[in-house]
Amino acid sequence: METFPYRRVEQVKAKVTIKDVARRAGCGIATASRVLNNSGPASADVRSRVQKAAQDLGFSFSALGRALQSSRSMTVGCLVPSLANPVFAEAVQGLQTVLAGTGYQLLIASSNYDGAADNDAIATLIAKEVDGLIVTMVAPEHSAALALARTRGIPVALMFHDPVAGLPSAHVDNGAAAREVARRFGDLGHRRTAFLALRFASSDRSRNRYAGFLAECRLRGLPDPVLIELTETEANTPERLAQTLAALPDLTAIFASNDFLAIAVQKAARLLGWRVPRDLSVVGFDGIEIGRLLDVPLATIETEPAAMGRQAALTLLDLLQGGAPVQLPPLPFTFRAGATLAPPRADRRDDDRVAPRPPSVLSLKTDLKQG
Amino acid sequence: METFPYRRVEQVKAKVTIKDVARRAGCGIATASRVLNNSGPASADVRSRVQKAAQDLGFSFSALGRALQSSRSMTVGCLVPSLANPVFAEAVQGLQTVLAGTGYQLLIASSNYDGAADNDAIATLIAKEVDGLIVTMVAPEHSAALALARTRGIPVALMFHDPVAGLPSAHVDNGAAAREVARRFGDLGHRRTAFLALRFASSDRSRNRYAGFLAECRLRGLPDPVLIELTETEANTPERLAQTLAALPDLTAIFASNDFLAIAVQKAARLLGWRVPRDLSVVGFDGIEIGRLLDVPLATIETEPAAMGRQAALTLLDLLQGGAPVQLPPLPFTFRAGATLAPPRADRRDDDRVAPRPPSVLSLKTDLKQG
DNA sequence: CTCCGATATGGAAACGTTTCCATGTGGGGA
DNA sequence: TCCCCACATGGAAACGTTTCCATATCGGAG
Repeated sequence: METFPYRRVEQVKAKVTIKDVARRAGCGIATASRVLNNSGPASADVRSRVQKAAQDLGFSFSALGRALQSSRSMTVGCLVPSLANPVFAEAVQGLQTVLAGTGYQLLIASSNYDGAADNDAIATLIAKEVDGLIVTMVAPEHSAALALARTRGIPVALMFHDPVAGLPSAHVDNGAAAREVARRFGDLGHRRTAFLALRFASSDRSRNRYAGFLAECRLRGLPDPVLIELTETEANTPERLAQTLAALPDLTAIFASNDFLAIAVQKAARLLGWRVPRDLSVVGFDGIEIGRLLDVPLATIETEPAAMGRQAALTLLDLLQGGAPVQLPPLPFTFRAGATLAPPRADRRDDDRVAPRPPSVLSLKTDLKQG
Repeated sequence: METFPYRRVEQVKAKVTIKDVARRAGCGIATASRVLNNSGPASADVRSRVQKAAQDLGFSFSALGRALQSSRSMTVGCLVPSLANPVFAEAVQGLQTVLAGTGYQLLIASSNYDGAADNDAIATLIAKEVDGLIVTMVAPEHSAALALARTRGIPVALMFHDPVAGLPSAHVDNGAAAREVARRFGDLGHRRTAFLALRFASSDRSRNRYAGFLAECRLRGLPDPVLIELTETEANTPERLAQTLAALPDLTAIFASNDFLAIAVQKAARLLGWRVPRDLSVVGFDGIEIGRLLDVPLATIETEPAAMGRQAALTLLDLLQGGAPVQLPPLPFTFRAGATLAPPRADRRDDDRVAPRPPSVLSLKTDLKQG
């Protein structure tokens, strides 16, 4: 552990304000402001003196002072569950790209999927006087903090949520996408399916996907899909997930609520000695890039989180300019045909096959080495 | 496209300030402030009146006013190249978790790996009067904006960079990690190796990795590794990458500067009909979770970006509390033994085998379907 | 009864801007 | 020569806080 030699850096002047510039240029503050902002008349003489003074002093405006006086902070608050989830991270990056040109900056908070934390976070963002909010949270329709934003007249745009409570949202139609998956499963002859989710309770997206999936299954006279809500542990340790899968009735196809889960399922299946898609079909959701590069490319619903971010940013920008709230149509999704989806094995098409005895899960760790 | 019915929401009062609270409570502003902050004496009577008034009015402090008067914005500026890169996204999430408890908020900017944009971004953050900066950028040692921060007395912590210019950095020892890879390659008998990078010019991390890799190769009397800088296109389209690889001298092992590239290499190898690791060994860098779940688990240098974020946040927090800058030791990395690394094929151990004719790249697209 | 100290309270300055308004200067037209 | 107007300039208020300081009130001790 190395300590840097202590040196008070040549701190020219902690703060140089417009007052300093004015003094040095020998003019009034108002004049300096006008010159620096090009917002009013000034003689060529004083103009150049002010410019020079600002230059010499290394002056730059304090956004704080400006914000206070204009009551516009040029800051947009953003709340997402977690940046560790690349879907949200990409969305935020999408916001960033749109906002970059506009002078707005992003104040970011994350709730870690916690329905209390996200309300607090929004309250804090509001206290920081953000000009607008872009939010993905647990329950936007019941959020007190979001109601406060409305009271305060702060524009809000949602991301990922199906539109709710009159708040415009940049989203994909989760239900429709899920129905599409059910259709594919059905067309291939799958009957016994499952829906896999992590944090079902705190994700309306997951719930909407399940709802769509279920609805379409029923429409086709298929048995209701099994809803499996995983714990964090199950999701993160393939061995645990393998146990869970092994204990299930004779599934032939699994719809995972996101691609990570889908890939984890593949891993678990491998541990069980099942082959994907021969013994089990898997479809994911989101369409992360990696899925495409896999040895067995993942079949999935492909969405574009960055586009979602961009749309949310544009929507908010419009609101900030006084536009009326407009709900744009959902962003498109596409079904990406991978190699993890195939018809069920002939001996499983009928609904009454005997569950195969999976090889002992515990003896399978070596499998890790050869994949 | 649906337009919401126009309704001016019941906007109780655009802004309720402490002045309003004071008026309603029938006391002075100073008193209200003291009560609300518990920062001074007040009679029980007035105390309760103020509390009630604040409650009724739905008062909350404006962080702006506070920041202006105390010249502490309770905001930390953060610059990363892009949140679309999960390594940075996780690091930011790491910052977030540490900062969450402290009252500091994160103001985020991203440069898209652009060495001019990142300077501008920092300048903007400084203008917003951030109390501190956490930065990953193209050239921190030459950044004018970073120099400005120093002038202004704004504490700075780096992430990912090897420490430079007296700025403490939360990082892993890229050189050491790369040497470790060279050692592994060497021990297994590889001689002809390559280092694969994207944006070599703008990433000191990549350069440090290459330097370490090269140094260790020379130390062991191995031929210099080929440095291959990919274009975005090559990195993103496996077919193009396959062409590039096919054109190379008879490599037996590739060290990719990050796991995405490593996975892309595997894909490209598959397209060429090469088997990993039989025909080509691949080692990545970063240790992203997915690598572990792959069919052929990726050998890689495992790092923990979130830990990097946490360390950077703690370092900055210490600086913010007046601590002297301290460079902590680099964070640990581990070599993750995957299944993509093996000895070269016997017929390739000698250094003068004939380059095999790769099958036509163009005819290989169908491969996508079966992986 | 007087005086002192402790406690309670509010006015006002300061933080860094922008902008309204008033003042001052100059030139051109009558 | 005189006026008026356009232009240049600076003072001051306002934005929402906190905090210093002065004032007011009260109880108790002498």
